[in-house]
Amino acid sequence: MQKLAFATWNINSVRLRIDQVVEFLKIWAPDVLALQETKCPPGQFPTRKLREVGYEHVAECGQKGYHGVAIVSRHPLEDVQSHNFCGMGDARHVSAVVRGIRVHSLYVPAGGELPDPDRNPKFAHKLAFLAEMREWLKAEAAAANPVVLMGDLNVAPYECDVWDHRRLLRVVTHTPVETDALKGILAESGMVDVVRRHIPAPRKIFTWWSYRGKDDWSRLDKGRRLDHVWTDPALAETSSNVEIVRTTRGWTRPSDHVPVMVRFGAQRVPAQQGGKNVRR
DNA sequence: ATGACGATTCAAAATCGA
Repeated sequence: MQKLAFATWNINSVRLRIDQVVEFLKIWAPDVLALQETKCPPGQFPTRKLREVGYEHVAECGQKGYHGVAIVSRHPLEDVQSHNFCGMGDARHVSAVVRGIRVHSLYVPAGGELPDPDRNPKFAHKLAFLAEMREWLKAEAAAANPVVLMGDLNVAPYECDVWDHRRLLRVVTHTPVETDALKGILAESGMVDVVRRHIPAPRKIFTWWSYRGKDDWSRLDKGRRLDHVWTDPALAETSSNVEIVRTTRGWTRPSDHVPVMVRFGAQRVPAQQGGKNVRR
């Protein structure tokens, strides 16, 4: 099993924060970085600064102003695809094959303020997106193996994915209709929530802290886990560790999300997959 | 209940984020 490290980060404008992306790549050195909210029209991606630090390959799906996703890689990217969820053409997905692994970068709609699909079209869109994602990912997981899905899924599925479960039950990202949908998508796909494989419940994990809390985000720690890494079960077995890179939230003019990183190619290989030295 | 902050956009106030 080859050693590989994958990371995902909602960067909230890749052009504004390209120096932070470069700093992250230099220090943490993942093989592949999935980005969301690039807010970058096609052709304006800051590829030069990425190339200078060894990341020569970029698959992007962007538009002006909003959303936008990308995959940045040290290794060649093959068979780039983009699924047009809900037929909206709003640049929320890109995927490519890296070293034989199908890698997805996905940005699920935020869903607006009011968790009522009849009165809030944005929430209706989010639910429709999640419904489409269920069938789409089931097919993707069956068709491509190995496979990694990374991104800002804008849902904190478990109680330990938010700072206060009871207070957030009626807040978009943690309402039961959303958390049930995301758990259903994961189960139906047969994929594994790799971060929770290494940091099981009830340990709290957050990847996002609101901009509206001023300078006390770390002390108050009112966060949510919105950013996820899922893989097929066999690849998950080879994951050696995960890292929530909280450090970047303390940088000057940070994104409100932090990177989530997973390392594969482990020390721990299950005996039944161990090859010629395995006794049966 | 409200607003707190931050990025983007035919450039001032609106929209989006979550």
